[in-house]
Amino acid sequence: MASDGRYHHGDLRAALLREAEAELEEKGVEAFSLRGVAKRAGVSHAAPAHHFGDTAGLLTALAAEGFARFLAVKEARMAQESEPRGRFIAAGLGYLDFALAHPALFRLMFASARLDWTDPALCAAGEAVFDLLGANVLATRGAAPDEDETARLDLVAAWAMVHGLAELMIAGRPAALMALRGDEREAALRGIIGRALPPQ
Amino acid sequence: MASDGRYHHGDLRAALLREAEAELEEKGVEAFSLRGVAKRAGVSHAAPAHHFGDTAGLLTALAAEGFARFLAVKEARMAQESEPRGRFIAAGLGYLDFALAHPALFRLMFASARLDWTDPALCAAGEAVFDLLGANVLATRGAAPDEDETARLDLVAAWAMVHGLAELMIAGRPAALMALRGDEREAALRGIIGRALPPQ
DNA sequence: TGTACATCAGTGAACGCGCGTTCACTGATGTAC
DNA sequence: TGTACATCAGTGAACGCGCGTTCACTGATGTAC
Repeated sequence: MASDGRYHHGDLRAALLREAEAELEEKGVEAFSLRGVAKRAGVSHAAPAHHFGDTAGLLTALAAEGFARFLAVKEARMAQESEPRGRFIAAGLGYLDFALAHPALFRLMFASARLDWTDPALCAAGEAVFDLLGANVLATRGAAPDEDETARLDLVAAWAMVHGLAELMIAGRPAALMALRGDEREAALRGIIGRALPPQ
Repeated sequence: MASDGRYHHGDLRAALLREAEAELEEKGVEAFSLRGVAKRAGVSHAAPAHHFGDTAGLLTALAAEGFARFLAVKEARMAQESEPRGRFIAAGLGYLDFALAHPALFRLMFASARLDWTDPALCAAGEAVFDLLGANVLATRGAAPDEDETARLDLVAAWAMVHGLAELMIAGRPAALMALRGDEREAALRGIIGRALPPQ
């Protein structure tokens, strides 16, 4: 019986995804459990199987949804800028916004062995993110062709820089950067992310 | 009874650390268990408690040892170079060597909630690593003072770049980079790490 | 050199717990006629 | 409009498992005299 007294939940699938994220952020991937998610959703612990099969299925669906939201956050930030360089930095700031707002989900997406990468939805969602990244870097260079080795290394360097910043900040490092708030922090981040681009 | 027939093990503490690392790399932090480690060491499952207290204690000791080895790998690479820039890049290559050789240990050290950071040994080992990093970056700038804001951002940028590269490569990304082998890969990595430094 | 004794390191049985999975079930929903 | 029936979604009891922790124990080691 659903918590509101109805037998059928209505939209249990969406509710499970919502509660799975809460469980993930609260307990970490290490302690994530299907039973915990069912309990949060006020549903019997066997119910999730109808929608996601098993734990990997639920986490995979959650990660796919996470990539879509990740992309949306980056695009929202980018929409406020028009120049390639500004858009690139905005995308990086969006990357960090998302990682810091949803650290456990971020790590699930990028560093978990519990995802099923053969899942087409997850694959597609992930690739959309990587495509945007590449497009941004190429835009800052003025449409350099794919086979341009320098542009390829630029791309990797830029991605690594922003990704590493996200990982370190989730871990509370470096302390000096984490001590900054609001505008001061954003200014520092802009300065750091800008270093991933060729000089203007 | 130890596996060789003796009742006392001799150096169970070291053996447990060794087997803990094997367990960690094989199962991942998520599935790491004290009983699994004891079994690998051929010892009863209550034995580890005598040396490490609980799981967190064992993982914390393992991470502290990991930081020491991490530092050693970086220093070994750096010893082959004399110029600040070359030494910086060597340190970055050592960072990646270690991360790719011991991915699960690396993630335990930098991204696990299961460590006890109040442990003095772990704290000291971690700080030694961060100190080396800072010294390297400052050296490439010719002993810039600590309060130099630009040098501080350089430091964060360089660390984030190398750290992000390590995280991404552990996850098998980017595919184009992971497809390179040996010298080709090292050349690409040198090119990427060099971007974290101010132009020569 | 030998004995007595304290301390230490590891044993193995027992405990309670939360987990994922299975399964027969039942209430709700939707469709065919 | 009403009835019959198939399908779907969620239940709850049961299972076996591996986990961390506890505890009385015992074999090994080292030290005092």
